[in-house]
Amino acid sequence: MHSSSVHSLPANEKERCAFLSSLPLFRGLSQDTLAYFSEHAREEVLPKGKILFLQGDPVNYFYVVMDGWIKLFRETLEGDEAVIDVLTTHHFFGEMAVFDGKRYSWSAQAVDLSRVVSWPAAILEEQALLHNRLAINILRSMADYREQRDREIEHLKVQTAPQRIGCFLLRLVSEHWDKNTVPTIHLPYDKSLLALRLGLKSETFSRALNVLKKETGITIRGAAVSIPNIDKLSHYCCGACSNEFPCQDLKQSNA
Amino acid sequence: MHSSSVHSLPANEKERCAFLSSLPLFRGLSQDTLAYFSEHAREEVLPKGKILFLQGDPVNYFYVVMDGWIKLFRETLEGDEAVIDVLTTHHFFGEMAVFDGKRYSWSAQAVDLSRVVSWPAAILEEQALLHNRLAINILRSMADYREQRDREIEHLKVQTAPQRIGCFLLRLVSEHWDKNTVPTIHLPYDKSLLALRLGLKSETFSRALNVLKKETGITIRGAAVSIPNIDKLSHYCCGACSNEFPCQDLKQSNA
DNA sequence: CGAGGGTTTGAAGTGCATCAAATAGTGTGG
DNA sequence: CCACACTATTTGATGCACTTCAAACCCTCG
Repeated sequence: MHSSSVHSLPANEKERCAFLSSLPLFRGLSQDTLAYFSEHAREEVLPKGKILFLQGDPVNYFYVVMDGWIKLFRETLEGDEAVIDVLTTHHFFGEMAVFDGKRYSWSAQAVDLSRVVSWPAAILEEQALLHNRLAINILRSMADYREQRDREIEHLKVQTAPQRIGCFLLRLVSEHWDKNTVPTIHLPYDKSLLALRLGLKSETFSRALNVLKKETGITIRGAAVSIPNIDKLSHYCCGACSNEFPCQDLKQSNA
Repeated sequence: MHSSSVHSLPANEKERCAFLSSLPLFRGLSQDTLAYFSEHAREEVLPKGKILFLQGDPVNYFYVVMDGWIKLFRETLEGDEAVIDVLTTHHFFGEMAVFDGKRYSWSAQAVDLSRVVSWPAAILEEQALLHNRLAINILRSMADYREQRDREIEHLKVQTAPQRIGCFLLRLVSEHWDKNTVPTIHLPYDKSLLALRLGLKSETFSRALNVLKKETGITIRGAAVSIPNIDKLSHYCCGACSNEFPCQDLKQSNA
């Protein structure tokens, strides 16, 4: 797996402050408020596999991912694991900390060497009550995230396995897109995790990927995927999806 | 279908104000603010099947359901319909109105004779900026809702059709539970819609219900479902779900 | 080189969808 | 209150998608 740019040492105050101010979450806040958050931040470097908390634990902290990948998942009594999402830089979780006494509804684990910042739930709540702008920022981010989740639910309901994979690839493309280069992307984490993320078994994932290759002409070498014909891929995947052609995410990144 | 208590005429100012103040969304707001919302509210009675807006329309209004059932759904190019959720009294939608210029990511339709209140997006945004308490309330409701959605995603990934149905029934039970009576509930809307809501075809739904009868001893007459043995039902459904036994929703209602 | 995890492949099974048709249920006008 | 029309629901037969279990392959890293 390609390494992300995780420093093994926590950032210093200035670095952290710069990172925080780059987040939509903290946009428009006063320097004082930012400094306050930075002071009270707990920064952690997480080794691969590190569990942050388990489903059912009381919500004590609110987290923002700085680097790496954090997996949110639920485990059933029968031992199946449902991966709810896999988050990376700039994503946050635990925002239900604005309730008191609630519990995490999933477990969180570092997929790879990762880095997160966190704050005690009380601080987030206190500051959100104090600074309307912060509350609004959280709200916007959550509304944004909700759209993604709704899309995800649609995908689970109406797309086939190969289509879900293709749709995921298209979303990756849209993030890094440079129109002048051949669209080539790297799968951000293990195929087996990706499979779970998409609600599939890894065997099914593997087979579905083969189907996708045949149908859309993409090629795969390890984690590297190249997409010679984006339109073909979009057409194959998005017909079973309500997003107009090409994909909504793609459109956003073009705008 | 059993009729909900929809009045055919809009409520008067006082009624509406009482309804609004009962919403968690408006909890703790000043009388003035409530009155302001009430004044600017547009109340609509929606005939069965009425489309409120279509996916892709610009977000002009923020809605709260007063009575009835509102279906949020997406349609694929191939004509499949994915029902994202079916909302009822006290639920709200269109809260992405706090962004400007965004578009609805699904369509909304009245399933039955329903009644909704709505406000121009600008009013919601303006008031959320003005009254921190409102922003916090929206935020809390959204965090709450997110938990439901995450659960839903898990269900789609790991539960079988009969288990999903059983889980849905358990949630209904928990809403109306009176420990002293035999747990009997009414399906809130058409079985065919319920099927879509759970990501199934109606034929599959019907068959899955038969399986559930055999496995858990429930009986069904039309829309009436009685559950002689809740534990058996929970056990059958929740083994494939990460919520502890009995179901989290059930626990909440007991607390 | 060899151990161990991640990934792919094969054969067989299960669950859900599809298509087609029967049945139950609901609302209508007579 | 009944008969008809129409819709919702159920049932049957069959097919496809995804899973399961098992084994091979591959890749990395000590």
